[in-house]
Amino acid sequence: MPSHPLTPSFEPAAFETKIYEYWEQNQCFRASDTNAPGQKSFSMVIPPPNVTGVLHMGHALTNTIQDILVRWRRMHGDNTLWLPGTDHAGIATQAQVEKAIAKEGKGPSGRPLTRHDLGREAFLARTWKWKEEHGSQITFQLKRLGSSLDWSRERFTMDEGCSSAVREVFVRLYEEKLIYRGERIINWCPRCQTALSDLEVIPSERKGSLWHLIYKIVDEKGNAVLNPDQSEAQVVIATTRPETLLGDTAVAVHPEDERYSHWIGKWARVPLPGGGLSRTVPVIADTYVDREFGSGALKVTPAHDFNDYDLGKKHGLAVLSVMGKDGRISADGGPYSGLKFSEAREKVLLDLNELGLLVRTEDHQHKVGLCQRCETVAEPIISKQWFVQIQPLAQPAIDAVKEGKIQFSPQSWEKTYYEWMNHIRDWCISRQLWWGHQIPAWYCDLCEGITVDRQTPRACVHCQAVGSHLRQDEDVLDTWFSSGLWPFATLGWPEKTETLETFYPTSILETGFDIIFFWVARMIMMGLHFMGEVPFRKVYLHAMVRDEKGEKMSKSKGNVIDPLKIVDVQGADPLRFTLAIMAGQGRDIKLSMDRVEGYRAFCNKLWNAVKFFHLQLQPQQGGALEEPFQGLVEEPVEGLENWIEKNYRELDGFNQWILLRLQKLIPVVEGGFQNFEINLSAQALYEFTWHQLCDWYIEFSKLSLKAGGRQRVETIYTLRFVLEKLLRLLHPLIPFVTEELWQSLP
RNA sequence: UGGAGUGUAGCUCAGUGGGAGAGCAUCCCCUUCACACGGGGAGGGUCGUAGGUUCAAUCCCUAUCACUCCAACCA
Repeated sequence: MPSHPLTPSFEPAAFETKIYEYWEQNQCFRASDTNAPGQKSFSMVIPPPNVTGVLHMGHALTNTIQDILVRWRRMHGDNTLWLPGTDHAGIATQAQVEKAIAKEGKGPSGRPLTRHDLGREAFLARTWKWKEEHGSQITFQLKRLGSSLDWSRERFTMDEGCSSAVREVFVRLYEEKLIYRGERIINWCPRCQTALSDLEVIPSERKGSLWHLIYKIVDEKGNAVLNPDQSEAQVVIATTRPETLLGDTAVAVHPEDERYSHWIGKWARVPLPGGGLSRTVPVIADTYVDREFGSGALKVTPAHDFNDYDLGKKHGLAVLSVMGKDGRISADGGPYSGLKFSEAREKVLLDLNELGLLVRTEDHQHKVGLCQRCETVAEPIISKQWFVQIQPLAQPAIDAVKEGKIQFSPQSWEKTYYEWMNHIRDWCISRQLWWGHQIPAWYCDLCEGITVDRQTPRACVHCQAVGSHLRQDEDVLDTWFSSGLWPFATLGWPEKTETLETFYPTSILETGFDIIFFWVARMIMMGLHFMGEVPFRKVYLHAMVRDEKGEKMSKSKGNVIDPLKIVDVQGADPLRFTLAIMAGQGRDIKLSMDRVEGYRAFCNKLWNAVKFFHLQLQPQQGGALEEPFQGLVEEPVEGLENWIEKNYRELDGFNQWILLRLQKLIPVVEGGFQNFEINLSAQALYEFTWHQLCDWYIEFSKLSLKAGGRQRVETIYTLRFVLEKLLRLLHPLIPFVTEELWQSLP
């Protein structure tokens, strides 16, 4: 180990890059495929950032925490693997590339270039190129942060291995009848032109109206039913989406609602002008209807509302689809066909008003689902998609947590997990995108049968038609389908590798609570199903990083703090220490630059403490250590630790004092790392370093050091021992500066 | 609607059944031989509010208020 002089003060820019190179050259982060005798393994997979992404504060936090844990275990001698990689992030990446090509020129139509102008193959080539150019960016940024990832094992969700794992899983689930293709109600983004899973739709409050419409009651022949007073019988129905009445196939009331119960079994006329649109629909009874809300009567549109879909299924109602994928009313919508949904709403209201069928309008707050990506209102429509039948996968995943095979921290998230898992709906996994894993299903143009296979099939499994009759499904899989396999796909599955044997299940998953359902739950389900074992023992969920005012960082608010700028100016260690000490659970992290600067000062303090030690070894300070002992004390030939143990009783009181404090510090720091209370470790180390070591011990030691003789020598040994221990304890938190200081020691 | 979390000094946050803390900010002093990214000192808080348990509560219990987040099928 080289020793070298130190700069006058802590200047991270002078050594951080050099230190990381040193680690890489010495393969410090390489895991071994097999454990040495008696050695334990410790493994984590990185939550793969989007391949086109840029490191933000959330990444900085999760990767700092993970790095702390993995360095800690590595220093304890475990065979540690922290596996790096990136996610292809289907829709996000595709949107970025589409944006880029739109800027580049115009297509034949005179409009900006779209992916359709390029064609699938060229567009994908283009996206791969984009990936090559941008994918390394985040890799580089993780290194700046000091992340001790085993880069020799870097993976990508669309690389050869992950892709074959995806096909393997798809085929097996299909064979087990847990993947099916079906026409069902799904969320559709008219702008992105793709299906979305429930999770990709974000409910959001909108100011809207509640329109009260008249539905006349009729008999089975369509003749008006009269009230006792000879007026025409009717029900008023309140709706927030009047345009959907084009797809109404029933009116529902509560069975015990005295206002309406006598109409059950009769019919209601959907209030629209003639032209075939004015239909009669049955009046049905269901306790689902809330008597208190609106008028207490409900129109049922199975094709365009999830609840209505369920209701329709229960009552065997027709499913009348009136909205298309282009966000417009479909062809059979009479005078409304071709209109956008919003336009159709206006026209329906106008028409009804004219007919005197709109009785009342009131303001109403309600929730609409927005596309997670583009914030367009997502529409429930009927569409043919691929689904995972999730119940059989969910139950074991629930049990695994209940039985404690996986522990969440903070534990309170387990409740939320159960809640979601218990109400889970089948997972729509097909996306109408190009960037992603194309679905390994082929359709036969002769028999229309589906062939699902790991490779391109030679023939249709149903009619044996040759390959040229087969056409692969054009859709790709939801990005989260492949990330769900991440913990075992990256370790070599479906091959039975040593790596998999050694490192699965992984030890800890560290991530944000915002992706418990997207990612964590699916990994648990997939891991249990395909590996027969949980993918990780512990799930650590960290807090959200916010700005100083406690607001969420977002580009639009302009309050984003770029972690890399902090790394450039203050250094990676101060940022890491700040995040670590603020990462207490159950509280959001409000990042303030004052704190970062404070911990930069802390690094400087540590720096100077070591510098102080160096100075003591210089001849002008009263004698170098090379020829110093002259029999004053026994030399530490068997290492400092032994020496301290042997000579502890003989030492000066203040030397004993600092050793005692150090001894008390160690379990606190270890406990913090062990129990995912890293902030406690950081706090204790800060306190010890500054106030005990620097403020008291070093100040006091100056007397002994000046005194010379035995006092001086034993103090140098003690100081060195304490510094070495301290550097090791601090290393997981602030690896760069501790490494630099460690190497400086003679 | 249900669930969770938070509320402690001006700001950001630790913390514990018996003495109320740190960093930053403020004020004063100190360029003393590791460090001015420093040292010494000062001011500043009825630990959200109201009850209860206890010899004793900021910490435990109950209620209440405020803020935040999560889940959700009220058209």
